[in-house]
Amino acid sequence: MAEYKHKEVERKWQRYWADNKIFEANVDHNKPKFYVLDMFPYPSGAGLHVGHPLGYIASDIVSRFKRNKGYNVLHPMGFDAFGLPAEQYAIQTGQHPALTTAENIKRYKDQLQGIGLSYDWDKEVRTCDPKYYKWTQWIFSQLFSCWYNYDSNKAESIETLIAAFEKKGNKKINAACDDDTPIFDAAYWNRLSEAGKAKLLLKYRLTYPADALVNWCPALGTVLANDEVKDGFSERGGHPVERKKMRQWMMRITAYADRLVGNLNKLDWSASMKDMQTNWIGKSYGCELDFEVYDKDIALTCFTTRPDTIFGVTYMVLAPEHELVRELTTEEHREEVEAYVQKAINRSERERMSEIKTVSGVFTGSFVINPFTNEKVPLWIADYVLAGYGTGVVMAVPSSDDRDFRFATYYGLPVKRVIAGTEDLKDPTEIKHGKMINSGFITGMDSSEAVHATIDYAEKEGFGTAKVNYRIRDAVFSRQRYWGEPVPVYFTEDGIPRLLPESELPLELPPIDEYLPTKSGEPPLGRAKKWLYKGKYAYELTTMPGWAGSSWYFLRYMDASNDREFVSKEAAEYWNSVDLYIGGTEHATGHLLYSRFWNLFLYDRGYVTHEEPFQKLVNQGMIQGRSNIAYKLKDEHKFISAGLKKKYDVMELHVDVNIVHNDILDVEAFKKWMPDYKDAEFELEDGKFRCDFAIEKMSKRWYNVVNPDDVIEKYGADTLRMYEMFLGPIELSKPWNTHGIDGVAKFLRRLWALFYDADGKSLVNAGKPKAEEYKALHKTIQKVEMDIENLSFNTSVSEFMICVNALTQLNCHKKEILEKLLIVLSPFAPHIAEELWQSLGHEESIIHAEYPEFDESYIKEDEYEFPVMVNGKMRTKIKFALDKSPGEIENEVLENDVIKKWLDGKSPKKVIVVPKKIVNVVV
RNA sequence: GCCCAGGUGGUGGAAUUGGUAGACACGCAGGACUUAAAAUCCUGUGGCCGUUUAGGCCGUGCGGGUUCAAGUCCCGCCCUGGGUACCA
Repeated sequence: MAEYKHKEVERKWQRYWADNKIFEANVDHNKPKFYVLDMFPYPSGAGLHVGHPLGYIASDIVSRFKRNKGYNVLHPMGFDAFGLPAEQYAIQTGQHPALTTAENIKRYKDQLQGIGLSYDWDKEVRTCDPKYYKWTQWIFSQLFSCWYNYDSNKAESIETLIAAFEKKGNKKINAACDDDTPIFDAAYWNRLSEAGKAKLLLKYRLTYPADALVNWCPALGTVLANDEVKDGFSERGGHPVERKKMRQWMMRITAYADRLVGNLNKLDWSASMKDMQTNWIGKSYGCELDFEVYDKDIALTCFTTRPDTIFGVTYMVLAPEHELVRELTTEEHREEVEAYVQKAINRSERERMSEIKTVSGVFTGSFVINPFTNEKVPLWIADYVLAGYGTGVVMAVPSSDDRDFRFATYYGLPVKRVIAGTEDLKDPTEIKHGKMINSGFITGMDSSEAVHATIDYAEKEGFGTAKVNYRIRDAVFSRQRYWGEPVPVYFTEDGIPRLLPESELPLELPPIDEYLPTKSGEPPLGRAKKWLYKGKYAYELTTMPGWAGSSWYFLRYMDASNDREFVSKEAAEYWNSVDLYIGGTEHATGHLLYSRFWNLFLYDRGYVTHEEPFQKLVNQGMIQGRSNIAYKLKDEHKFISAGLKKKYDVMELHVDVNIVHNDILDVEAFKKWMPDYKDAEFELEDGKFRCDFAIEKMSKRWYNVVNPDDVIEKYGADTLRMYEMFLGPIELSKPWNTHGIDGVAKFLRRLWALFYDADGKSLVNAGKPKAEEYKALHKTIQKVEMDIENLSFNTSVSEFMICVNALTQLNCHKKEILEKLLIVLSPFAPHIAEELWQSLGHEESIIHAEYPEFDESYIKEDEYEFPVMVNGKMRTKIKFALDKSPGEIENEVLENDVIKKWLDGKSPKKVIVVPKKIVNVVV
């Protein structure tokens, strides 16, 4: 081939890889395994843009590198195919979401293959495929059939719980269960009807139905999980979200809260990712304290992390939703309290957001007694106390809590200072820890010491216990939508949910006529005709949320076509956990938490061999759009080049970035793109029309979407791959711009030119390489290998450029050098590497080539040029043989003319010689 | 408010973790080839002073500090991005 034709080369090798199943990976005990995973995409109608492949290319480089290193690499791809957009489209057009989804997947696959990603497509999964969701339903069934035992600290079969109830009741059972679970003995249990037992067991199951306060999104007609709501609006579509109580399936993730936090330190994840999960789970240590209500036979239990400030309590607060509000309100305050509670409950999430920091509350008329002081303090109701956290009751210490302080100041409640140093402060909450004052028996202690002392005291006296609290709530698992996995549950006459037997799985989605809720407000599945279990029992009508299918797909890849198990024991054992997982940070508190939860559960049940699914996690940054802006005179069809805009009164106009190159507008293309302006005038500078730019989200609206297909068409997939890596560190968010892409394209042409001259004649010869040639090669081998281990691909691309430039300068066309260089380069630019590899006479794919070993002896220097400094300022450079001793170097430096001049006759105080680094002479 | 991450030329970004700041690339300027353009190749390119040369001074958000030596470590600020928010 005379010149490098990327289209031909790339098409040829992509076909070769697919036809020969080059990337197929199956259990092979003779080879070490390596599992590289990408977060699988939701196939949207818009197709991939140039930002998506960033992570895919990085993981592909690692996969290909590891293959050359002799690993058996599992590198799969699939599609998170259930979801809202396809359903919304179905509502508008009537087209079944399965069709839309299949079309979108086809497009995605074509695009992914065009980038030359080395996936084993035989392992592809689609979450909407019944063969796949059969096992999603199966995992749901397993969760339904288990409870969480805090004593053994793992999930156990519900049978063990039933056996325990039959013998001893639930008193001694330390289980994760609903807060309102009654305490009973064996006799009570054994007397219960079958339905009564079933009902009670629901309080223990790891997935269970409950009336939960949920995020209801009227526009989408469904509930959303906490992580799907951003600032009171739905993450998808940006519709307002309100709080509503509804019957929902829940997942008892709180049972795993402690292990989900604890295991984080075993993982190789970024600190910020771990922080996000830690904060989301929100583990806090403290205690529960009982406060007797004055004149009533009721005690209120509050949770606090600061029992040391107990002597500073001046009032107590109840959440408006608290169940005892009515009972604890005195007659004279009833009207006021009820009005306040009504208002607080009806307020939407968004109103609460906007009113944050405004103080509001109301006095109940009741008093409680501080168990430490026997003091009588007033009981208030205020919406700054959340019903869902702790016990919904707070002991208020205005002197050390900002909110309590604001509230007390506003309502004229007393402030009692209990920490030394706060006495003279206007705002005592500025100091939160220190020596205790005015605090009975803990006076003089340090606050951390006092925490323990008060808890000990409360436990001894029987009005308190140490307690760990979590911010995380059980996850809502129901969606009032059609396009999701049906929940494998039916209801018997008594209204109790029963599990569908495993032999009935998958429970497939029934066809429906319209993808909307029924007239009576039931989810779309309510429209399915004759959709009943055994012809009479109603199925659950909600479907599973998007995260159901994505919480275990990484396990399915290991054994994707197994129809007897979700993954075989052998495959699960062999592939173990994911060695490298690449994806965006947006999944920190959703997907990555739920997956860890399900994986832990499956581990407890013995189905997988590892506690944590993702050993190493890397978050690729987002690629933002780089919009181009042209300036136009306000009332004329005249455009002004950016440099001249100051002279005129101009308006901004977004122009399609695909007709702008390096900020220079292609005027002819513009006229075609915007026919309205085909006769417009253009005022140029230096014969060019320059645009300004702005960094914005990549979106059709700003005409800044760059499609990888277009880049591949123009430059080729290898250039796209290398350029995306060259753009900067993988974790960094950066705007897409093509400013430097010519540099990468040029590099590939130079590489080609090492193999072929302009007429297509091979230049490669079998000569013995010179020392410098070896040096250039081995420096690259070393650097690139280190870079891939650290995932800093941008510097590798630079290194390749340096190497090829050096070989060009040396006029080196030696087979021995070029061959090895190709292997090192092949993960980055696989198509051209394969082509040139073949041109050297190899018949097997470069995938099977052995990665060249780095040999230090080639890059060893026998002398080193020391920068020599005087008082820390660089003055000259002197070369020394490496075996020179520091003493000899020092003597020679002091003899050097330049240094002598700087010493100016004075003798140095000391001379610092750092081998292979620097010499510093201190005067 | 709290918790992270970051701030280096005209631009994207390097810097072996305390040791020659600005690798590599883009852009720009000049040159070669060409009737011309494209492509390709060569040279220069942080700022200031110095006519040139030699050279010098200043420079990694700002202000201090530690050190023979600081982009890197410590203290105090300022800005940008991400997460989270009445979580007791």
